[in-house]
Amino acid sequence: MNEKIKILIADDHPLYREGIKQTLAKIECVISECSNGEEAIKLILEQKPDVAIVDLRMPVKSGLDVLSELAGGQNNAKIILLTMYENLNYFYQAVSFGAKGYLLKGNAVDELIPAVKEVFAGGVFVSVNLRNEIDSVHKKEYEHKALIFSINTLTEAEKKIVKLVGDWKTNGEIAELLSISKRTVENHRAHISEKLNLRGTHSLIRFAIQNREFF
Amino acid sequence: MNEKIKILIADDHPLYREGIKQTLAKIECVISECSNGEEAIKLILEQKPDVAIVDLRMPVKSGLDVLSELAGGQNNAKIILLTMYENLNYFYQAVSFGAKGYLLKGNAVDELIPAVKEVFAGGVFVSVNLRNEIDSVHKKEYEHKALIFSINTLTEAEKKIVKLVGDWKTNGEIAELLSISKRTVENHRAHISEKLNLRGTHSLIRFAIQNREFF
DNA sequence: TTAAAAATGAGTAGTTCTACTCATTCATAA
DNA sequence: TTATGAATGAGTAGAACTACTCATTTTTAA
Repeated sequence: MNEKIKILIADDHPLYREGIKQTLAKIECVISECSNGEEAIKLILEQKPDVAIVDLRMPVKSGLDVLSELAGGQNNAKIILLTMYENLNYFYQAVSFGAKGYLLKGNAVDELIPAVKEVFAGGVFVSVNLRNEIDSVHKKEYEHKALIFSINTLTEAEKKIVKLVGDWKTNGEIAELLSISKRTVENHRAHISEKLNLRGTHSLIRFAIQNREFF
Repeated sequence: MNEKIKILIADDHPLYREGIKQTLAKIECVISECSNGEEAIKLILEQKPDVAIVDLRMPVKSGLDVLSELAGGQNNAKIILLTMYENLNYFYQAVSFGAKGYLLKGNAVDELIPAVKEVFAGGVFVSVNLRNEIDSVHKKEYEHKALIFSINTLTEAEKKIVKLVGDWKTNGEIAELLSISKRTVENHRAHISEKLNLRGTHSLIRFAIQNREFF
């Protein structure tokens, strides 16, 4: 990577632009700058920078406006969005508008150069905090779906028993309440534990209490 | 009770005064009325009624104002407060100002005559709903104190074990974590259950989870 | 109508915990 | 200094639950 990267910085805060310039001083680059979204659009079309580092919150036009107005155009500037907050909605919008990078200001010092290099090389870059956030949201969604799925494999009789287990009833009490044999309750519990992939003496009670809402 | 009871009704809502009068028509009484707290004080001092039925919320001066201004005076009017809400703070204030009756409007139709008779005879009267409320609050306070007391009889080693039981650890796991014998953990659990008056296989787990905050 | 799934029940072995009793060591407070 | 409580440990019996296997009857869906 010997050629100088042409970079545009768009941020309404001069001090912040300065910080970005200082950080980028470690790589070979030509930097131009502006302080709002409208200027950013104009300069990206005129100067055709390789990479544009654009603040999400700017006067006149926001970073998302810049992305949406340039989307599908002839320019080939890779746009990196800069923002304060770990709001996934903005991130998803930015991605849908064709952003190549999404940097949290808190991570910017460490990640700015890697991000510029990555998007310049044709890749994408997302701040590690946001990646973790996305992972955890996906994980939670997956776990929730898996939970609902497992619960739906339970039959009505089995669900009844889970409910009573969650009310701290013993097998003997459940048998009495449902007018069935204690052995039948034990068998149901075994089937339930198998379906829910539970093992150990208290795991079903724990499950029943933690997922009380579904029973 | 053959003499006519002299009753003052103080309520800013004429319709409500009418309802009270209709209800009191079943007993021998002489009724006068007014529509705010200031008038009520004046009439109580002038007419010296036996019983004053005073709304808590009134313009100019409230029922509590009436009570506090007459407190310690020479009048011997027994004051019954009328109110909408089961707010115990108002009740306690009213009692401290010397109210002889505290009636909830929801209970008034049934309780008005018993209340008037009771306070006229020198007793006190509190709406049944409020009595229940007070009982339940006292019961909760008592139970809470009893709980704190039992928990404080536990030794440090025992508290540690309750915490781990609440984390769904088995005796074997607890033994390993604390580097003591499984039999010792079992003995501690036995002592704990005795102190807390618990019995049954799951009762300690249940206790530990429900009172997690104390460990 | 027939095959699969669900609900019911039991046998047997093993784990986890309770419910008693008892003993040893240690610190601390009377 | 002695005795009391706290922490540690164990014996034994039984209750509660798991972890398999198996069987019968009923319901449901193909």
